[in-house]
Amino acid sequence: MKTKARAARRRLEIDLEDEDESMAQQTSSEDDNDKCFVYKERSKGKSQESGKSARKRRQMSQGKEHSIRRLESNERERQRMHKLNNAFQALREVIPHVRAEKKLSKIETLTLAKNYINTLTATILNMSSGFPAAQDTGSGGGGGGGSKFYQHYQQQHGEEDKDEHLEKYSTQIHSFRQGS
DNA sequence: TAGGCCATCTGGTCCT
DNA sequence: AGGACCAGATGGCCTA
Repeated sequence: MKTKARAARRRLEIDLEDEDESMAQQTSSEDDNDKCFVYKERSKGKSQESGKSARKRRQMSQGKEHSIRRLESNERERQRMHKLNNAFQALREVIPHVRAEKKLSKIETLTLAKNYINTLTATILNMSSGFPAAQDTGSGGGGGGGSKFYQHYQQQHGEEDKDEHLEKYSTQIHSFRQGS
């Protein structure tokens, strides 16, 4: 699918393989150097050359470790995004929409879900209060009319929001219908 | 062909 | 320390 991304991944893997090869060569020649170094060390102390090669070898192995860690975290990130996408898919399947033939985008999914929840909330409020108490104003408050749920909702959103949400949801559906 | 959407990579930051 | 999370960058695919 995403050929470029795969190519990049492959490149990183190839780099890693190349690094392995050169590391193998490097270390074998360095082994010789090290043998030489041990001899020199014994005879006259630490040489500058051995310091350089040790540093270089450390850098290379760090680079290799870094590449490996990168590949691993790329893989984890991919898995994480796949899970996220599965969750999006699950959400798409439970929210009603008029574009069954066309997959909702992520932003559409979230927006519709939000409006759908608001719509359901308003419906539940109407049902649970059972009478227009849910309709009357939040100012004054009609002593003990609505449910706790409704009171909580009112605290969170205010009364006017409810109808607005219903309107927003239907508007949203309408605009998506227009868009399709 | 431009623009929208998406997957992936990446480095930084947060959390456990 | 290592994994999870995040946001920016990049480039591919699709559609109007």
